[in-house]
Amino acid sequence: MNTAIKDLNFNSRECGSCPIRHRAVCSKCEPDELDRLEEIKYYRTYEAGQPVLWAGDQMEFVASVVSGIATLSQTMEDGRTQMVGLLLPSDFIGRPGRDFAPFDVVAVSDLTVCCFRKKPFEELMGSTPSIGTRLLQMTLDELDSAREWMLVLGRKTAREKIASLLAILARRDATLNQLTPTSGMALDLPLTREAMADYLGLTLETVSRQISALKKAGIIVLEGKRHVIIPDFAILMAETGDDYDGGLLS
Amino acid sequence: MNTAIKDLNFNSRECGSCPIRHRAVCSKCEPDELDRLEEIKYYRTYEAGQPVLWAGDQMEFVASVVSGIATLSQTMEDGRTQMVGLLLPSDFIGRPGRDFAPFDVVAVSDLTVCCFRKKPFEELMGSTPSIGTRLLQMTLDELDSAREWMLVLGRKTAREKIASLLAILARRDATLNQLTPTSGMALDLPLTREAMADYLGLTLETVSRQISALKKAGIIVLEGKRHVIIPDFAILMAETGDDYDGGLLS
DNA sequence: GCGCAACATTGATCAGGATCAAGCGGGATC
DNA sequence: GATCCCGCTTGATCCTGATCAATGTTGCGC
Repeated sequence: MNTAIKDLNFNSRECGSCPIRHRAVCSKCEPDELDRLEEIKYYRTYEAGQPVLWAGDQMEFVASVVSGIATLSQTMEDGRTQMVGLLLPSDFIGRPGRDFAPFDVVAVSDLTVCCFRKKPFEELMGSTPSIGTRLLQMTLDELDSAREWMLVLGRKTAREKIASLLAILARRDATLNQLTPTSGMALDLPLTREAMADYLGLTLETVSRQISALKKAGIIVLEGKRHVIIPDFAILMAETGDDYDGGLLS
Repeated sequence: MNTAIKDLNFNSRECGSCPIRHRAVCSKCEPDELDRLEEIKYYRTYEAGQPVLWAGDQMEFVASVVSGIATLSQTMEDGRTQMVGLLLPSDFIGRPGRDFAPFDVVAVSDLTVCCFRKKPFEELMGSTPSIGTRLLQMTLDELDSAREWMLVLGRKTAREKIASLLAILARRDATLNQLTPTSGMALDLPLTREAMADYLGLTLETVSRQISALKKAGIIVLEGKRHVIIPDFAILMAETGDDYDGGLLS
């Protein structure tokens, strides 16, 4: 497994100038704690489409996504697959205290991760409360979004699912730039129709049809297959079935 | 909100004899840490059907389920609801560092919880790493099960969903008694057909039909509406669509 | 420029589960 | 004991999204 990985000797990259410094698992570390993390860290890159981990693999390391996007997913014997997480810059991969990966992790774009060998990381976590505290926060946030996603999967119609996904991607795009989503904003879909289907518990045909339907209804404007413009964010939100508060709450 | 709650003065109950002592958020505490927890804890009970928290409520406390069962769920404006968690004894309610409840919590059976006012609990957590560590573990476990549930919601058929729910309940029943699920085991469904439907993203009619179908196929035996006997656990597992390893992995 | 492959769209048909509706069974209340 | 109600079952029909299939589009290697 893990074929064709480039192990880059990027230890020269300093945490101080790291783009995810303020959001990642290390965001609460003091300078001296950061020094110790810096000693055990190393970078890895994966090309789009490459697997990072297979479910059941031994996990040698934990990591933070630095740039690019990865997916977390589960596959049944007969091939049905369900995406269970979308890993964006600053998200954490792996789990202290567990040896085997519970889900598949695949790079969907070119991906750079900041790795820590698991053992030293666990030891450092024992002596550095700020890491554990931050990881707890991040895990609780992910649990909340997983639960919100359960409503999407269990109760929403295909159209609402697509609208929900677009809204989430728009929100994330906006928060990365520290904005709230605005009408007229544009975003590039990071996922293929098939990956969207896996995320939403749909088939790729249904995804395609519903995107076409939203386009026809003027709720979104497509430029090419992947570039989406949202003329009116409130109208998109209305299609998600959620109550919309004007973007005041996250 | 929170009508008709009985605040019991159960502080005399000692942590040492607590039935969830070895699994709850306090399970890693040393005796002196336990003493400090004991000072700030109090018990509350709810009758079956009573709400514990509404989404959006201010959370004054965090708590551990001591006995009984509660559900965590989300409701859309038009009434569609999705259960996003089943809270069993030793499970944790609430979130340090957050003021408002993100989901509804409802007691489905008579329920007793061990509460800690949020502020003192957060302070104690700051000075007692064993609490934070345990909470991180528990949260990571819940995230894993939420993700497994996403596969059930997104990709499984109605029959597989029912079989999955029965298998999970059987497993939990067994682990409470520190056993592995065996053929011939019996369990009492803690949920109504409607609550099962909310958990599975189905209607109650479909739940009823699929339970009847599993009964007709001899995969389960019903005594009354709620008492289920599983003649052959492996056959039930085959109906879930998951690969079954003989119960060797959790 | 051509051919190929990956990704995407669209159409026709099918089926699983939702919806609408009626009735059952058992426990609580009077 | 009669009545009511709640949880549940079962039936008939409908509709959303899956499936099967063909075609369109884009980008890449040669």
